[in-house]
Amino acid sequence: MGNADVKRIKILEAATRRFAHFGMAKTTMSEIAKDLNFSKALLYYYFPDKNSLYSAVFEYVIDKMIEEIETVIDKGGNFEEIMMYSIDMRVKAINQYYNLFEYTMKMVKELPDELEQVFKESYLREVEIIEKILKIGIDAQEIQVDDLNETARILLYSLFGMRMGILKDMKNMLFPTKEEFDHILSLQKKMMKIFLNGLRYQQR
Amino acid sequence: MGNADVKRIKILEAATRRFAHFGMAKTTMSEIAKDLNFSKALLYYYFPDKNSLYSAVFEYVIDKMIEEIETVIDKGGNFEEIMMYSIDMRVKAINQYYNLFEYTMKMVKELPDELEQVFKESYLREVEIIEKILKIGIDAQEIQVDDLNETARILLYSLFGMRMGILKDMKNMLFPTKEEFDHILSLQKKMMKIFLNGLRYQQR
DNA sequence: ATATTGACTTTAGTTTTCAAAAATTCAAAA
DNA sequence: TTTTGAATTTTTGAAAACTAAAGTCAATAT
Repeated sequence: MGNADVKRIKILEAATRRFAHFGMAKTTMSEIAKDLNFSKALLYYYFPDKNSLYSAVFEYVIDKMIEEIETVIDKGGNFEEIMMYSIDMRVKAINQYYNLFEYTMKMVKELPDELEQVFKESYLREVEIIEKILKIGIDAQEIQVDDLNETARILLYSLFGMRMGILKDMKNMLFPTKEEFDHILSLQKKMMKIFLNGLRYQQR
Repeated sequence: MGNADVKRIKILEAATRRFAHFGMAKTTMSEIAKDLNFSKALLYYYFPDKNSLYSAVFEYVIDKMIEEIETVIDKGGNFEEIMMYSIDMRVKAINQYYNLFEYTMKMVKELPDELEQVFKESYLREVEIIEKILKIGIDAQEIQVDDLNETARILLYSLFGMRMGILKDMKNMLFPTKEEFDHILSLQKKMMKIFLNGLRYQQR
């Protein structure tokens, strides 16, 4: 790995820390530069603008998450376990990098096209990975699904609903506590159990 | 019904039309008054303030919706049919009075306590009615549920997720089209089918 | 006494301005 | 080719000025 790449990654990591903690709006390029003792202009040498940097961080985090899930998939095992594990990963990531997901949480309009694009892609990747896990259950003849893509989307939207539903209930929408995350996770798992049960082969 | 009540209802109806069309923010008390050829001060004779009027309208609409669903419940029949019918009603109401639900849709913080209160109550009533329908399935030994309230909430959150998930996909979040509503309804029904299937008795 | 109003006051929301902060560029140096 | 300090442009946010809408009330009509 060349020296250039090393710096690029250092920037990515410092940016990740800042963005995850304070979000896009409350992080400045100067701060990231200062964290690294780089000049601000150097950041612009590696990343054309702040949006690109943010996008890169976002993708980086999603990549890591997807990778972790892929590992579990490759390890094999019961598809329901894999699915449960995958939502553990999702919630863990969202918890850990909470403010990176602020735009996904709140319903913000008028995002820069570039970010819009990145979010859409990450959504598609999430759908894909759910499809992949469902596919395992289908191949094992444990579940039956007629429209794989649609089913995956319904599942993802439902998980999303647990998040929103709970966060809406409380004042403190700014930063959910550990307990709130646990509650979301718990509801998501219960929902998932019922949902997968509803797809089981025998009962059609 | 006294003359006073008649005027109160006239105000409620005019306000419903305005709020449903333009939402709370883009409706003024003067406009409602003008629609009726009443003076603005008269509105304040019947309703202490704008929030109260809005709340009254909101409750009025929810009441009507719940009533419709109750009618279907009382008519009896298969619990799954009733459930499907109830989401038809929900989507129909949201479609018809869309801007009345703007606060329920968007994730607005800092609402006046009074509205907060009314929304919370309407949420509780929605949960209640879902519980009631599930109960029919339980009593008919078609489904098995261990925590009725939690299950109802999970179901409601999931339905909510369909709405959000789809609306997020498109630019035009301001006012969904007929097609978009139909799509939401379709996904909600598919989701519901799988979910209820997942609760069926035999497979535990 | 109850219902109704026009005119008035208060409040909330919008627009404007402007300085500070942050993003972005660039010519020069390492 | 990488790095920077300084310059430039853009964005943001607070304060002031303004406007529209909410809300009040004393007087009037029924």
